[in-house]
Amino acid sequence: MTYHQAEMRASILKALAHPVRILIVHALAKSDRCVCELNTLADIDQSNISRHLAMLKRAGVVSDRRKGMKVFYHLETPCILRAFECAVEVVQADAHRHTARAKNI
Amino acid sequence: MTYHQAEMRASILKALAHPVRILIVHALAKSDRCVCELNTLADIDQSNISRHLAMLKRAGVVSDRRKGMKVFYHLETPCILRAFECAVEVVQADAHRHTARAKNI
DNA sequence: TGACAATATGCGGTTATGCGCATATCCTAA
DNA sequence: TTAGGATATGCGCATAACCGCATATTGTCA
Repeated sequence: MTYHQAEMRASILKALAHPVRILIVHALAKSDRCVCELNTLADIDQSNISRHLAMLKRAGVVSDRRKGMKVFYHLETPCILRAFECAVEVVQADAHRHTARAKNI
Repeated sequence: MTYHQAEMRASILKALAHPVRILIVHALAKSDRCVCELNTLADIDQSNISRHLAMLKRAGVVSDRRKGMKVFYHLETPCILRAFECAVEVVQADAHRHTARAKNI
C-alpha cells in the first residue's frame, strides 16, 4: 500500500473519529434526518452540528438534500456501520482484558 | 447510543485515523513485525513509529511481545481490516462521483 | 416585501496531534 | 561491567481540530 492510499483511507476514518459524528451516522443509519433532528443528539451548538455534517459530506460519507427550509442528510455508505461494529469489538475485548487483569491482581 | 459509547468508539477510530498507523496495521495483517521492520514503512523518525505503536496499543488494537532486543507487534483485532475495506469503498465511490460530475460539465 | 425559521460560515481562543531531536531504558554479548 | 543495538520517552514547537458566539444565507409565509 502506498502512503497516498493510506492517506486517503485515513481521511475517511478521521471523518468518523468523533463522538458527535458517530452519533450522527448512527442516527442516519435508521433513516434520513434533518439538521434540526440531529441537533438533539448531543448538547452542543447548532453551528457545531452543521460543521460536523459538512465534514461527513466532504468525506463522501453522507449527502444532503434540501426540502423547503430543512436540509435532510442521508448515509451514503452504510458499510461504515461495519467499521463501528469492529470498534465495539475492540472496546469489548479491551474491557475483558481489563477485568481479567483485575482478577489476577 | 449514549454519548459515552460514542466516545469509546471514536477513540478506536481515532487510533486508526492516521496514514502511518494504517500502514502499520496493514503490515501487521500479514504477520507480526518488530519495530525495526515497521520503521521502513515510511520515511519518519524511529521515535515517531514508536509513538504510533504506543497509540495503537493503548487503543487495544495491537499487542507487543519482547524477544531479545526486539519488540514484536501483533494485530489483536483483524476486524479492523474490514473498516479499511469500507474506507476504500468510500474513496472509490467519491472518485466515481467526481468523474461523473466532470463528464457532466 | 418584511419577519422569521432552518442552516451555514467567519472569527478568535483553547486544546489536541504530530513531529524531530536528544536522551533514557532495556537487552545482549564480549 | 561496559559497549552498543533496539526501542521508548521527555521536551518544545508547529499545525490542526474543536467549540461557541455572532452573523450571513436560504427559504417560507403573511
